[in-house]
Amino acid sequence: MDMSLDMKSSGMKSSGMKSSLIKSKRPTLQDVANLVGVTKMTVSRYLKDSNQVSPQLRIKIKEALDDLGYIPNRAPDILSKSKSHAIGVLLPSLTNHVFAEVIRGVESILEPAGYQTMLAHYGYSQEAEEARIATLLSYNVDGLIISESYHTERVRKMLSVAGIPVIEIMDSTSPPIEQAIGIDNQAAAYAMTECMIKKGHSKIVYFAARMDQRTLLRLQGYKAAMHDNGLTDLCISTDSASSFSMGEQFMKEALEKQPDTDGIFCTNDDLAIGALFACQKAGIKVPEEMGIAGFHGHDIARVMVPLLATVITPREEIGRLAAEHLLSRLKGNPVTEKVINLPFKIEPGESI
Amino acid sequence: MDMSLDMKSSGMKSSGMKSSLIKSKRPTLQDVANLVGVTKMTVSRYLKDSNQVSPQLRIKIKEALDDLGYIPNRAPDILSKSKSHAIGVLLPSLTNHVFAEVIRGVESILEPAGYQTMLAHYGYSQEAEEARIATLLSYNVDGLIISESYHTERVRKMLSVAGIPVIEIMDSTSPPIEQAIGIDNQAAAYAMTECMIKKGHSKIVYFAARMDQRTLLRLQGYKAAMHDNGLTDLCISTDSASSFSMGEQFMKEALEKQPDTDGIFCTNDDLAIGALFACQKAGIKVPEEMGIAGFHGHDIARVMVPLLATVITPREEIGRLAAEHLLSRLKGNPVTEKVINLPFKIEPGESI
DNA sequence: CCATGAATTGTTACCTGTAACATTATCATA
DNA sequence: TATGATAATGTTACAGGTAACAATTCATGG
Repeated sequence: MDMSLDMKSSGMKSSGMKSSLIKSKRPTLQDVANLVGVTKMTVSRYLKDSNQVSPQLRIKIKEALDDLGYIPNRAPDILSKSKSHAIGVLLPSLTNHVFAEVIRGVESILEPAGYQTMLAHYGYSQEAEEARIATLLSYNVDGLIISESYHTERVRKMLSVAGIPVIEIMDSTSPPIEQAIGIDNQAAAYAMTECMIKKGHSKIVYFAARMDQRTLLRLQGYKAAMHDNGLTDLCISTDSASSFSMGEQFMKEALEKQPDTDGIFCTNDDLAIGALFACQKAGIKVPEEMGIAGFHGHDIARVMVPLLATVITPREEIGRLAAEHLLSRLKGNPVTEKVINLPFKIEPGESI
Repeated sequence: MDMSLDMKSSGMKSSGMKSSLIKSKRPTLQDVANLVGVTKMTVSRYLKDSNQVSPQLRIKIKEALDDLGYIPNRAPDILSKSKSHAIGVLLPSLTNHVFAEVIRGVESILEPAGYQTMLAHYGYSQEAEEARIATLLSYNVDGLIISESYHTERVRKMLSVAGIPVIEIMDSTSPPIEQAIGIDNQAAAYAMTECMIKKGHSKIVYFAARMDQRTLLRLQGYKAAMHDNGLTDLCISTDSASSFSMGEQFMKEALEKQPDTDGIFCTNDDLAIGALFACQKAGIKVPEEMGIAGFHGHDIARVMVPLLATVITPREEIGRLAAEHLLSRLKGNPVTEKVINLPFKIEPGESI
């Protein structure tokens, strides 16, 4: 039996040196095959469908695999088929718990389907978004889930050239590259503002942080509702990230700028909760003297005293749906709905 | 000029068909080279260090790259060098915001260093952990950050065979595979329990969810402190995940089982916040009639009324340090400290 | 006892970028 | 002009698993 060709890999492992001292390379199929005395093709067949291999060999191959601790290697497959079984997920931020829930939704679908998630974030910078997308594509991801709706020309070109399915998530109002899944942020903010007005609030201030596209859309919705009801809008904002303490700070600012403020609508629950606690500390009664509403439906909003008014958004479902539609497209199905507009829910709670 | 060999890839793209109709393969270096009229090696040199290529070619190559929208491909490199520039991060859960902060810390180091994060989670199941680790290794990750301290024999074998640096995070008390970074959960729980006792609470109940290893360690610390002070311990727990509403529910349960309960120590802030709001709803004064403490130092704990007593843990720093030490090891540096024990901080707040 | 076909195993080529080595072009100096 | 050095470009081989095709084995029926 001529094994000269087969001995290329695996070095001279059998020469009796203590393996713990050798920086031994991770075993390949060839190493397993050498141990059994067959070609790597036979071992490959065993791994894909053991029925293709004779019963005697099955036992020996299994032993060899366990013995060497063989770990499958996707690299050759990725190279030859350009299929990685990995999905790139690109989000603006990991700080925001909203995106953590999106990831959870995505993973709940991808993981059972045997797909690996490659996570990246770009801190709301378009330059960084370009770089992250290039990186994800360099790993030959089979599909991409991205957020935001504005993309540079270079990003669009890369996505087009890559030829993989892309799904944009979070907002449903901009024309998608291929397919978008999200909510109508502007309509949601309009609805909540109207709800606050109906409850009797009129000097409502908008709290915004991280002026990304979705926040701007919500701001527009708020302004439209105020205007349609003959009220004056006022926005307090920052470019940095939102936080509970930012909400506290904004509350003070609002009362300075407009002492008769009787309502606060926040671009997310973090700010709203901070504002609410600031009122409690200052002895301002919520909702009698100050109505406070948030956005997204943070878990805590459903247990706190008073219950926070908020717009309940289907973050996790957005993630799930994005993953499901991506998998469907990977199976070759065409895009059925270019835009999937999910419903939001106005939860008045006890704070407005 | 004989180009017969060079025309293998790229098909017959130049034959005037509308490229938008062709399911065109993503361009390779060969395609770029064909367009310029050089070999792919020259283009490869340009990409790595454009000085290695003549000035005239530089211009033409740049044009061709832009024109075709070439995207680098890591697959060949991963195959031939077994280096992916990707780091696997394996966490028990993505639901828990504590882990979201760990991820943030990890990414804050890995991303600027040019490493890609491959995220996976295993829902506290050892079987799933095995599968996830095998998957991450199949992508040839250059290093791994994992949590938990107990691992199956198969996991240990895989990690050993893979020969890549591995860092375990979250707890610092178990002997690590190679290196561990975390806090002493047991000592932290002991300290907080003692603090509650000193504040005058004695019938303290422990709320636990998701009985993972860290929760069990904290429970031990609580029990030890109670015992050392001659007090009786009582634990209310569930195997499912913690949540704010779970904390509310536990509060009712505690008062049924032990009506004179005057303190609650929770394995995390979610439960504590839920318990606190339950007290507010029931008219139980905190901390006068009921002391409540949490664990981790959720952002909200620092703004709520009353301020929540909690153990402030350096989640993000754990992530950062893990990534930094991993990068250091990838540069060839040896493990300097097998265990890095980070300090926690007892924050009494206003709720005990 | 050989032909037939199914079952089993082997062989070759391929995917793409780059290290290592080889070749050709360019230029200054003897 | 020849020569050697340097710059620029080309050629070959390789990483590891698998598709596609080839070869071998073996049992069964004619």
